[in-house]
Amino acid sequence: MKELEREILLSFWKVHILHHAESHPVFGQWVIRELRRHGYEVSPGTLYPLLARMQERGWLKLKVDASAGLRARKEYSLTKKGRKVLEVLRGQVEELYREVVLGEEEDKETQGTA
Amino acid sequence: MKELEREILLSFWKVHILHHAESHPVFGQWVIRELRRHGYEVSPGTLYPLLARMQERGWLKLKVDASAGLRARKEYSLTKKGRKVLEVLRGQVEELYREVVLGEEEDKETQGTA
DNA sequence: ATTGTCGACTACGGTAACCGTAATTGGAGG
DNA sequence: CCTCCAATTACGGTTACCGTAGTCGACAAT
Repeated sequence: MKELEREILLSFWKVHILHHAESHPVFGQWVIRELRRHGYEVSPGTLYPLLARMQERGWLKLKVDASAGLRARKEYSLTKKGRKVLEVLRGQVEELYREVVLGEEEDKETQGTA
Repeated sequence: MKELEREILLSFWKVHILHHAESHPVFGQWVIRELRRHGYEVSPGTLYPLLARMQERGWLKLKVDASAGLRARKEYSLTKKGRKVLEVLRGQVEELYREVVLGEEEDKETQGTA
């Protein structure tokens, strides 16, 4: 199911990351361990750029434990902007859950193929 | 919120697509209209390769309305393999919903930074 | 002081996905 | 014919993803 992870599940994990970053700082190795604990492998080459990107976008803010060297742990926590993003995501997750898992229909207008 | 759509929401739509393809065939323009109806724009350059990819992976099967030309509508419906993928996704969506929206904690072991 | 190991991040080169815009095709109306 | 409309295709540029190998500092053992 490697394709599935890349195509879709990785995005789910991104939501998890933001969610966790809301309550406590997260860092690369922690995420990697966390996912492994759930049976998934994500490589550094995927994860670190991902965290950096979220920081660039202003969703996460970085705090390096100063007094440690160049390879020191980088801790990311949610910014105000990140919180807004997370709000939107929560709404979307709920919508997805209702429709795809519970099977609730939305309004339905343009329904069907014909 | 363009970044958010590309980074995360597109994957949610992929799940929607599989879900819909379970109950009736879907095709490119329909998906585009459906998403627009919900306030999102996805361009052909993104969507068509995406559907083709899902077909290559065996999640969707294609049926073109024969007797129509080269640009005829391409209808995709869920395969058996696609149904399995969708099952996995439903589980993951539920998990995501429980944790991120409802705030339920999983086991928690490796919790925290310290 | 030297060596070893471990926890973390960095570098990097190749592949795949995403994006918008423009082009193409066939059918239906006028 | 000519035009318009519904659909898909083509394509070139940008961004994301991947695995593997490299680097650096701290700490322990000898």
